[in-house]
Amino acid sequence: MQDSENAIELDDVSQAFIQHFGEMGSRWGINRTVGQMYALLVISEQPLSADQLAETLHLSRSNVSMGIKELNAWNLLRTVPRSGDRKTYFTTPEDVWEIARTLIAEKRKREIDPTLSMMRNALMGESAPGTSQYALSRIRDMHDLIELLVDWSDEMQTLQSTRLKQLFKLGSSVNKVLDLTDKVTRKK
Amino acid sequence: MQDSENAIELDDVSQAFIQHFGEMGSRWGINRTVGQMYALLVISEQPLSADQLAETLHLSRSNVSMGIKELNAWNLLRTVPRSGDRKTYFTTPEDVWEIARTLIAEKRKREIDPTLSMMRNALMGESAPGTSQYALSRIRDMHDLIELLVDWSDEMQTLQSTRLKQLFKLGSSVNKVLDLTDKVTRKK
DNA sequence: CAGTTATTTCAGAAATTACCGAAATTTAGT
DNA sequence: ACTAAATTTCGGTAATTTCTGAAATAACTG
Repeated sequence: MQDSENAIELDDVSQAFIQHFGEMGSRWGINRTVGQMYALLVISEQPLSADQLAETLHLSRSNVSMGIKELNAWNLLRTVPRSGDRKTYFTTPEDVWEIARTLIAEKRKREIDPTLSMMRNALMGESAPGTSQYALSRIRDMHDLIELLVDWSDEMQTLQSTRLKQLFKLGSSVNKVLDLTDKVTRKK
Repeated sequence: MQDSENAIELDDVSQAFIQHFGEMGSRWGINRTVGQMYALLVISEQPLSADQLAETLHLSRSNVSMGIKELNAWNLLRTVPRSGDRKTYFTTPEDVWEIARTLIAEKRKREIDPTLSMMRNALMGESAPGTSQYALSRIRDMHDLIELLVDWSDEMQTLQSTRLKQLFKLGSSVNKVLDLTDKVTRKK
């Protein structure tokens, strides 16, 4: 069995998990193989080499190289050196909250910030005479909403994982705090 | 000018806005034309017909039909009847918070829920003997994290737009509330 | 219900994206 | 520096997605 010298044995659950991430990949804006690669790395206790990824998932070595490049661009990998071995081995952060944080930061950079700055430009420049005031007002609405969410998300990024967990568990109980704030600061 | 009988005149800012949404479309998981269509509808004061969309954006009528179908599937459109006119006219909700809410709900349905239920399955079934315990623990971590976020998001969905705005403006001041909660409920 | 107008469906063309193998480059050990 | 192992780059093909025009269907009018 020449082929499986590097391949990892996968139980059914792991298999399903990887397969699912592959299929969802397109909806998440990553491609199938990158999704599978990351899924495998997430559930693998040991760090894996590019060869292991390729053979386990039946991908070409070059495709795996591309995938690693992509995942690295997203800051989603950790590389683990192994003494007496020239290969590089990859893992994911062990704290899933860290992964989530990274994902949010990177998604924001790619998918939100450009739009935000485009809108800012539209609003800042003294718009030429013919510019639709209605369009500008809609753009302002969108801009302000997104900016609010982004700023909030920034503040959340600074919190500890445990703190975040706490906060999210509070859920709509926070509403009560707002009630209070509301009463105290009510104008009139 | 046979062509422009339905086309809408667009100033530079509007043009740029639409163009940008087209380009970002792919990153957002929608295609260029659907992105442009929605952008145009967002900044158009009047509701627009499918023909107006097609001619303004230089798309085929059939493509616009597909796009409308898609946007409808996302619950992002309002149709406006016009007396004495058989065409249907489309707009977007005026409250951008409502749009955001819808977007979040639909993204969740398509991109999160399937994964959540896949993971739930993996965790529920008495997993076959050979199943990696490590894999299961990672899946549980991911599942719990995502479930927490989703539950929280559900609660947020029920709040009024003004309330939400308030909450997000609070930002990390909420942290102070947590400090308090922390001190009060601290287990010895 | 015959004639229009509006809308949708669908097969295939066009464009984009994903993937592979071969060649090139980099890295590390001797 | 030389060699061999590891990794990356790149041209081209395969697969997928987007978009169109033609035809079908539906909705309305007189």
